[in-house]
Amino acid sequence: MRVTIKDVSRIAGVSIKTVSRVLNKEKYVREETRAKVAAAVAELNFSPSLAARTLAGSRSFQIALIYDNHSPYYIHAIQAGVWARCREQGVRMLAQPVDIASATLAQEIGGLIDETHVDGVILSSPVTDAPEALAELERRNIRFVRISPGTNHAMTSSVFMDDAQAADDMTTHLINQGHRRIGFVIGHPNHMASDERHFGYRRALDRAGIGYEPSLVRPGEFDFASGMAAAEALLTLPKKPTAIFASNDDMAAGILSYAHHVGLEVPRDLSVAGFDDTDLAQLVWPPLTTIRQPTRDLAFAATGLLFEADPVITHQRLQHELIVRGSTARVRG
Amino acid sequence: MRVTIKDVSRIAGVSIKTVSRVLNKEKYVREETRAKVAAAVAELNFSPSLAARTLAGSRSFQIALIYDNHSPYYIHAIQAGVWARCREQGVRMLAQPVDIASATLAQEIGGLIDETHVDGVILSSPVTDAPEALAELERRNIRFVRISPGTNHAMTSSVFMDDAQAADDMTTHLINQGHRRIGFVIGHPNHMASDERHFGYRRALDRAGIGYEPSLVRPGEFDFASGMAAAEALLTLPKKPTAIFASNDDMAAGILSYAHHVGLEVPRDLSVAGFDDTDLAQLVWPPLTTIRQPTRDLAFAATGLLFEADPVITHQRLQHELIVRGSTARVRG
DNA sequence: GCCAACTAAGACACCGTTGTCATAAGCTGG
DNA sequence: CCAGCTTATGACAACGGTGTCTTAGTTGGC
Repeated sequence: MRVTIKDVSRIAGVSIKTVSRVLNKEKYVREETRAKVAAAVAELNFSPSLAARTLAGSRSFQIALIYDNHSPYYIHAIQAGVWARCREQGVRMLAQPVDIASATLAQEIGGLIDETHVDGVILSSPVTDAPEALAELERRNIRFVRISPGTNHAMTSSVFMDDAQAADDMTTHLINQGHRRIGFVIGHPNHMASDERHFGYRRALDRAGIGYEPSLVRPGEFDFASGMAAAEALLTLPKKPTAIFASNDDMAAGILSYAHHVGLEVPRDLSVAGFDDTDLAQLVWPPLTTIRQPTRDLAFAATGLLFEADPVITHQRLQHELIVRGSTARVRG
Repeated sequence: MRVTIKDVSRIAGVSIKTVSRVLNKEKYVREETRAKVAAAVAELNFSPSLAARTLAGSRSFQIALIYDNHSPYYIHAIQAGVWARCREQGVRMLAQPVDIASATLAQEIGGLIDETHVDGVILSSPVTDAPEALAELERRNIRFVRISPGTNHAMTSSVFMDDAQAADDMTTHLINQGHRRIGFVIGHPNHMASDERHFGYRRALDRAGIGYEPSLVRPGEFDFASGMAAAEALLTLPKKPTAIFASNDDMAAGILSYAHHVGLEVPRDLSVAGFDDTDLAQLVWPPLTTIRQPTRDLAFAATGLLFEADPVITHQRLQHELIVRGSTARVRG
């Protein structure tokens, strides 16, 4: 039925071990033999059984991507990046959504590893900072790389961007446009990046000599609804802000909607800024001024670190970019 | 190192075969024995190796989801549905993005099947209608179910919604609001659903005695940019439409943007309708009147059909729903 | 009271690869 | 010219489960 290494070895006139050597690009195979085997592989259209390789060998040619993120755009970009790098390496990606609040989180991750023998794991935020998940991975002594972790930076290799600096850049941009009362919507408390962005906002105000006013800062949960709610709270203040900076694009979209709803024109009456530069940023009106987070590249780089031969702990910082679109403008008057 | 079935059998005081029987819920195991084994499994926190089960047995406990769709919302919903059903079944999902235009499509799918021994495959549109993909799956005699296929309905089990009826419903809704000049933006030509929706639009006009006017119908590609381009074409016509119905939400968002751009107020000056009811529909202003496509449920149901014991070809139609929001209104005057 | 059928459990080969070890030929240097 | 390396290849066990066959005890029907 199935084409196996035995069939290949018979056609090529060598032992199965030699076929295995060619498949794994090992040394000590004559060029002529290699060619014979390659020809047989091509003729039979042979693909080795991952199950058998996993069982017999010490690698499974599979890695897992673990995430708990409800932004379709974000996980789409993450998956795309991991997948692209895996493809280059000839490794399969297992996408594993989890619930970091679940009591069985560690068990689920442990089960995944035992069942699939994955060679490594990519953790995306906020799983990057779930202690049970980290402990389980450490316990199993498996290699893993984190994308945008917020804690324990020394623990593992990771890739990230400078969230604080990015938020600082955006805030400074608004200040440079003459804004003095700048509202801020914090991200989901689960995500460490939320703190960083909040900090960057504050640092920029500080440097400009603008006082930090707690009433201008509202909590959010990275979703549309909480953006809308924050907008309502901020825009019914006695002294309204002239600009609102949200910690992600979904919340910024919520702010835009609320503004439309109450008849404010953006950016004439209110400047709105987002963060992430997901597709959404260009699908709303006006298109959002935002920070381009290199999500796909982060995922790609993280996966690359996982495949590094030498398991040295490495940290890679990728550049963000301030993208100015139509949702922000100079303050009026 | 790894906990194996042997460890479990030793602790439980039975043979490995008996452990295997308990794991697979087979008959002919005394309740008392079953309990002993279950206790040992729990004590050791044992998860059986998928690789070994795959190699020795006739099932791999894995299925593949193959897609080529660039809408993050859509694939997010599809993945969520397939994943949820797999989880119930204790089966792993392999997400496999492909390029249906690629010359190596069949080879990639064949390789996937050979390598992973997947028990079945879920195809999502437009891979559902890629002849090379279908031929390859047939050739390997593997079970597969299609989500919203456009062709060869008799070939496999499938789940789908009535795209034509849904488009008819939306068009009728607009007609009932007094619109007579209704623009239409067709979907991506790769997707069979595009034709169906186009047909439904035409059927509704017909029934209402409104002539089909080709100049009111523009091609699109299911993305924001093509929606914007179509809007420009339609709204610079000598006799403008009073409503535009786009074949998906992304394109409808493009129409909204163009309308904002040229100072048209929606829905006062123009009604806009979308299709799919992705999250996006509620993130734009005004929120879109659209058709709720039960994407996640389609995926969930499709996966259920794959697990059906009896491989009878089944077709399941799921209900759509007309969602009326702020982007449509009675025609003025 | 005996044979057939059912229940319960184990022995053992096998799935398709890789790891380890053995072997043989070719080369190098003293 | 031979010891000792490097190169090239194969034999065989092992990975961790499941499928098949066998055995033995228990029921049940006549």
